[in-house]
Formats: sequence, C-alpha cells, structure tokens
Amino acid sequence: MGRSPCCEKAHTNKGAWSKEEDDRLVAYIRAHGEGCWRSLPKAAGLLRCGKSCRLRWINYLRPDLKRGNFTADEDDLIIKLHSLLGNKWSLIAARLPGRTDNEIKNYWNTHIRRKLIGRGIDPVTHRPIADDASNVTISFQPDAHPPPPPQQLKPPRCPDLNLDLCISPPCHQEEDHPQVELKPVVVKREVLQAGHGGGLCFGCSLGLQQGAAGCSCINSHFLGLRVGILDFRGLEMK
DNA sequence: AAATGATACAACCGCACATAG
DNA sequence: TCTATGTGCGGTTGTATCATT
Repeated sequence: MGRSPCCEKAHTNKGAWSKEEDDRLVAYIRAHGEGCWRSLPKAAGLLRCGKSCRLRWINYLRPDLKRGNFTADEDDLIIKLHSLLGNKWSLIAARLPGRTDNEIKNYWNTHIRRKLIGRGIDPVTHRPIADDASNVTISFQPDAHPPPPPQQLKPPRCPDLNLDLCISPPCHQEEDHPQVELKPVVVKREVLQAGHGGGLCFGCSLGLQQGAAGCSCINSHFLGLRVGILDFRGLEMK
C-alpha cells in the first residue's frame, strides 16, 4: 500500500531558499497564521513541499528566534539536558527560548560533542570515556538494551529510555554541569497522572529542593511539563 | 593563487505519532 | 477498530565557507 508522498515532488523546488520565497512564506503566515502546512505552499504560491515550508519557518523565519552564538550558559544547559534527555532535541529546544531543535542538534554535533570528547567525556553517556561501563547509569543508546520483541514495542512507549533505572537524585554534587533551571514552558504534550504512585516529582528526584522553582510537587512544572506527580513516561520519548 | 581538507549549518528524508473519518 | 492523512522529530546529506598546504 504505502503512503502517498507529502507533496508533488515533480513540481517542487529543493535546496536553498531564495529571498523571494522567504518573503512569500513570511507574508502568508503573517496573514493567515501557521498551520495546514500541506496546503500552505499552494496557497502561498510557493513551489515547495509543505514540510519544507514548515522547516524553513520554524528554523529560520520565525520572528522570535535568537540568532548568533550560543552562550556558555546555553552550552552548559544543553549538556545538562542532553545528559537527561538524550537526543531529544525538541525537548531540549523547549528549554532554550529562541533556539530550535535543528540548531541545537547541529551545534551539538559540531561543537559540544567535540568539546566533551576533548575533556575525555563520552558525549553519549556523559561519563568518562575510559570508565568501566559496569556501573548503571542513564543511557539513551538503543543498543544499551537488547531490542524487545515486536509485541513489546508499544507499551511502554519509550524503549530507548529505561526510566525504571532511575534518573536518581544526584546524591553527589554535579561538578560539571550547573543545576538546570526549571521554568514552565509550553510544550505540546502534557501528561497528567494524578494519583500516580511515586511521591517525588521529577524535579525533586533530580535533586531540587522541594518547593523550589521547578519542583512540580508544588509548582507542577518540570521540563515544560505541567504535572501533578510526573509520570516519567510522560516525558514522551517519542 | 590554487588545491585540498575540515568545518558549520541549512535542508532533506524517512519514520512514527496523533487524529479524523 | 481500521485506514488515511497531516504533522513533528531525529538522522543524514549537501554545500558553502574557512583554514591549511
């Protein structure tokens, strides 16, 4: 069967966007707002795929984008969030206003990865490269766990993040990374798990003082998730 | 000045998820 | 419940620019 292509490839431009195309796209979205990307190119008079329009808008044309170099604080925050979330660039980007997932992903691959390797830190596990892998730690590598049989792929929905193995409170102080500052931010999926048996919110479990900014026990926010008691699965590792 | 290699980043591709019918 | 469709995400590629020889 297969899916129909997202657009008519024979009649779409590819490659770098011209100034005129940018102008058209911006003008259209200003007039009509975002959404319905599939029909947008035609409506806006663009010979582009809808996905391409969306990407161009989100990554480069949106007015709230912060361009320019990443600050040291942003570097640290990205490293910290990556150690918690892995390659979930969209979640990481949600914590960095004005930055896009694509931008962060590129920055990670070109700068931070190298920086960590230079420091002798594995950019995937965030542990010293020579370190023995026997100690259990957070790993976002799919290969860290044998692939489950197909029938187990659905629930739980994030096989690449074994949340059973505890994102545990940093009983030792984290020397390398500053504490993540937790502020509410709008993200797409919110998971409310009232009554979920856990006790500590994710923020507290990461070592935040209860009641401090980011403690969702009281404030109900962590990593952009408005929650009562956060269900880790709600982090939605898609 | 030209050739070559390295780097940075914009853009594309394919897949998975959400949802409407 | 199933299928089709639209959207979003992450990995990868292509190419422009910079650095080095």
